Amino acid sequence: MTDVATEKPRRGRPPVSEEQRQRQRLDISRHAVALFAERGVAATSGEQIAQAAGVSERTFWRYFPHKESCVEPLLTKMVDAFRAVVRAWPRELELIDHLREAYTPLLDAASDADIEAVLAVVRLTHGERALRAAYLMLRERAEDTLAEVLAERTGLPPDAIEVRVQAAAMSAVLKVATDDVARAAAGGVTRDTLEGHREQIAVALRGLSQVL
Amino acid sequence: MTDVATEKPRRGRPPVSEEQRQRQRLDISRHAVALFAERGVAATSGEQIAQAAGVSERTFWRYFPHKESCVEPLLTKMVDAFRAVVRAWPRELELIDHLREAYTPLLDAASDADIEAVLAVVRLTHGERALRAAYLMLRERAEDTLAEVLAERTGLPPDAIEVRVQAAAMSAVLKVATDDVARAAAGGVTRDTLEGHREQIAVALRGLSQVL
DNA sequence: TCTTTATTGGCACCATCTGCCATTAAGCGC
DNA sequence: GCGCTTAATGGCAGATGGTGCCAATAAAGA
Repeated sequence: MTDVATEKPRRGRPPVSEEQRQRQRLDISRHAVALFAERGVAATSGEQIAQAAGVSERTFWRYFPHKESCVEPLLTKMVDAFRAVVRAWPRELELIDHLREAYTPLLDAASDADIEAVLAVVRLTHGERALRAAYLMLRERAEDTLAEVLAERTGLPPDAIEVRVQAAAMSAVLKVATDDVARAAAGGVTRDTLEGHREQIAVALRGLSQVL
Repeated sequence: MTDVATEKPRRGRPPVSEEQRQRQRLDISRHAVALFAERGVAATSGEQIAQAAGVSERTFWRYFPHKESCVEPLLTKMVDAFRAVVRAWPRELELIDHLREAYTPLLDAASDADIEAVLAVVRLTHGERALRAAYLMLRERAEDTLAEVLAERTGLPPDAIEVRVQAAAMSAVLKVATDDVARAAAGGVTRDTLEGHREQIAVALRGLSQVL
């Protein structure tokens, strides 16, 4: 039955691939962030972003429902790196040890310019209300992934309160550590800065267990 | 020298007291939330809120810089209750025990109608992007208070990473528990619902210590 | 009452975002 | 190449969000 639905005669212009679309979004994102950093979010109009990215304002608004969401494609690079490593967390390892082994915060699959841009955005989220909001919403979406992983690990349902709390706590750890590394990288990123990030997370995780 | 500054000749109409201003904000907040719940945030214009609250649109925008921030005065009632109880956390007690003794989630100083309204807002924050963002921002502000308390307790500076992580984690606990109680109270709040909230937090806190 | 200062309301204005429609681009069969 | 079909784009009008500016009013003290 689903076969029938899958069997599509496919006529006319095909829709662009999802990757293509993401690439386009990322491209616009880069231009937007550059402008945000240069003169602030409020002082950057959608029209200007569109012009910088070489599309019409109308299609710009089609790619991004709100101006602030321009930062998403870049910011997810950060969060996704963490998501991926958590997904690969082997059952027999402590989280700290796993992170030390496997977490390379952004180093994979991101150009140096993008790394700088991501950290710049994180810095911008302090002071720019709208960006902070977008940042927090994005983190919350990522929390669900963490919850899934934790649920599978503990055997509890993903909406169990213990699972969600742990996911939220881990997300908080990443948030604090990320804010720190972004601040530390204010004057240029070095490989050491990112290595330090991993260490920060370890420290933060240890701090977590002392809550009582 | 500060005396000179303090010594004010006081002429002309005096500014309204801060409490007065807060009361006004809260009043508008109630109207706004009623409209949000009834027909959604997007379908409620600033003009309508202003009209419902009996002020001009212009002064409405003076009280609330963004439409979403209308929910703040009500939502802070929830967060503030937690802040207050954490501030009063005696050194010799475990947090869980202190909460069991001293946390009465909203029951003090809030009318039944307001309690309903607060929980309604929390429910609205799922599904209403803008409200969720406002909610998360508000929580983050409250995190600073938690950090202060924890800093004093541990003797660490309030911006130490361990302190901020613990504050963020506690904030996460409250968030998850609050979302739960709001869902549970969907069909009317009872005293038991709120008592249950306290128990939820205890469970969540215990879940937190198992993060590894 | 007159003076002084704080709040309010009215109005003009730019920015954000949406709906609608014409235009263009990209595939496919011929 | 030419049509045919569908997807993406751009342009334009319009509602809403939100701000700056100024006049009007309200609340004090002299």
